[in-house]
Amino acid sequence: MQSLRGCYLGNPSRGEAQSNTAGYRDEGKRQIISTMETQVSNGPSGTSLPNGPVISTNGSTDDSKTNLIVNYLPQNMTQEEFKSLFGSIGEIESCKLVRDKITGQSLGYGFVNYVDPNDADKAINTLNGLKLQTKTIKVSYARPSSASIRDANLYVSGLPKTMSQKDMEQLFSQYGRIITSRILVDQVTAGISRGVGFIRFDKRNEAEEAIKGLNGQKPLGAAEPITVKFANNPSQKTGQALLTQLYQTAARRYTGPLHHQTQRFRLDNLLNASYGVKRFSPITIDSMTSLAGVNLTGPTGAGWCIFVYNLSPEADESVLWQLFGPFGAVTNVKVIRDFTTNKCKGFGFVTMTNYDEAAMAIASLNGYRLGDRVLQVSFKTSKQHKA
DNA sequence: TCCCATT
Repeated sequence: MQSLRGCYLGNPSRGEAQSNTAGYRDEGKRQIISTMETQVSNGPSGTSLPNGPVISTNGSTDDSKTNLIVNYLPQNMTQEEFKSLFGSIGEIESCKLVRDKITGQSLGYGFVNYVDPNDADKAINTLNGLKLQTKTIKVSYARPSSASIRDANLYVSGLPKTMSQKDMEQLFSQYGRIITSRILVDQVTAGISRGVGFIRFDKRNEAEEAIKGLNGQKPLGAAEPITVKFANNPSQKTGQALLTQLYQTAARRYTGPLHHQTQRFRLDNLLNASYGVKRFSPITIDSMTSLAGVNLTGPTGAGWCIFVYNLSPEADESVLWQLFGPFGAVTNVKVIRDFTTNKCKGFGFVTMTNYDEAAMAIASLNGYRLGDRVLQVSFKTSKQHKA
């Protein structure tokens, strides 16, 4: 096991941008320190079989003894690394690193379903608590998936600074089963509570009851009332948040030595555009997008046609809208699909009205990593001119 | 005034 950990931690293939991808959410001086978790008995229930999937009476497979959820994965861990780490325990039936549907960024958690329940147990015993980068991963049995366990996370503010995580749990536990809790602490003052925290209940209705019962209430002896509300849902990002994320990812690609003047141009233009500080001429854009020798289809009434390559078979129009929309006026998107399978053939087209916005989108999204794919984005070239 | 827990 030690060799496994060493192997993963020292894996040179992940050297790329480690310092930058440690997690932009951890930026700034404040950070979570209090990571103590309530280890709830997420554990499987029902009849135990020595091997293989358990088949319940209704015919569906019961994976409660084989399926694990893994939390607090480092932001930069890939699906392959995830599989490799958990595959070292035993044969995996399936596994999935959960990623943002639009940006492909890891959401920091994933699922591993083993063939053998014994391996699931072994994975919990050997990998739970493993430190990877700045994270301490949590490995536990996954609860059966259902709508009732979603959006059960609460954001609590106005907590007395003296209130500990345990105190907070005690306060909330009357409303239901707590899955996780944490109190945010200020790092610069060596872990003083910031008076805000999170409580995740097993069920959304438990969280609702806790809001009813505790929002606006003063905890025993506290001077101020606390605020209890549903936490922001990280998977439902606003357009602005998506933009910010895109810029941060784009900026990451330019943080190396800037021997190329063109890279500096691109980043500057990117940042200026995001705040509407200035417009720039097509000449500047042309000089930075290395389009030498290529004919563009031009603004033939409809606008500027952009070729997007290396989309996944599952890609749909909404992905293109959401990727390109933040950069300006998009009039049309199209995913090219296979006639029989109806799956995306790996490319699509986007039409944008304004040249500078199209060029900005290309400069930002070309080379952008969408999940495990790297997009190629360029102005559509005229076929007639080829060869 | 916000940590990546449900595929």
